[in-house]
Amino acid sequence: MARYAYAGLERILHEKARLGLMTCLAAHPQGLLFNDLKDMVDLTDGNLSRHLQVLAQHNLIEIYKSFEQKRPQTLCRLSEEGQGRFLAYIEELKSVLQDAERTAQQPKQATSLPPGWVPA
Amino acid sequence: MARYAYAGLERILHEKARLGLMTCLAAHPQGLLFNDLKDMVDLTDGNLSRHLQVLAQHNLIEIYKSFEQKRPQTLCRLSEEGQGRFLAYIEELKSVLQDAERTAQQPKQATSLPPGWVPA
DNA sequence: TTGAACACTTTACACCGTAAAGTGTATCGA
DNA sequence: TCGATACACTTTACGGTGTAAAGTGTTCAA
Repeated sequence: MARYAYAGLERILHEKARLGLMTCLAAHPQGLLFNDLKDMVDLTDGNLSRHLQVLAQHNLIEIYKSFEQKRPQTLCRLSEEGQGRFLAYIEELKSVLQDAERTAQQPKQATSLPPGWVPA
Repeated sequence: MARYAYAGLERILHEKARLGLMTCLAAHPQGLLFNDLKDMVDLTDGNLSRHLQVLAQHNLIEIYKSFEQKRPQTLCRLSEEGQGRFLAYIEELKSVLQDAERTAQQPKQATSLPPGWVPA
């Protein structure tokens, strides 16, 4: 029952932009600057800002500020909780992929339908 | 540049409920009935109905109707386009997973920050 | 001191996932 | 035969959210 419900794909992480952000941050444990992130995930400033806010509010990332050469700088990195939740998410993704792979082995479907069925 | 943008994760497919539906349908090429689908993806009636509508509008699935024992029945299955798009989506998912896996090899991050950085 | 560049934040809107209510037929009990 | 219940969905309404566009505040160059 509910074999394909994938409850582990939590909303906050299962979102193209944020999934990219988290993956990127996971690959850079030392943290990344706002602009580096922006380039790597290809988001607009506002977009990135909002998503970082959301991730931080949910304790998935930590945001730090400083001044380098008189300009504000923002550094982001995964929180410990973020690492854990991301890993759990990724595990669920794996099972989606496994379920999807199973398909390749299936025989090619017949194009005809049993009689009595009509297109909606 | 934009290494983590994952443009292949198209919105219509990258959605928990619909991802489940598509994976489920991909594993059952002969098609599935409304209620069977409902159980397998654990959606409410209305929810399932809307998502099927969306998928059908985008030519990802085909919907057929019939009467079995005087009751209406709905049969869904992947369209050929749906199979293709789903496969492409799955390929992109794979690269997300690969990028995410790379992380496990990273050394555990230091908990301390370079001086000058303060929590936002 | 005016204008452009930086480094973000805030706002506004349109879209969308979901719960709840609704539709239409069939069957059953009184 | 009349109402109630079950079935198989569909439609509606709303709250939440992703995104583009506009805004903020500082710094630097001319």
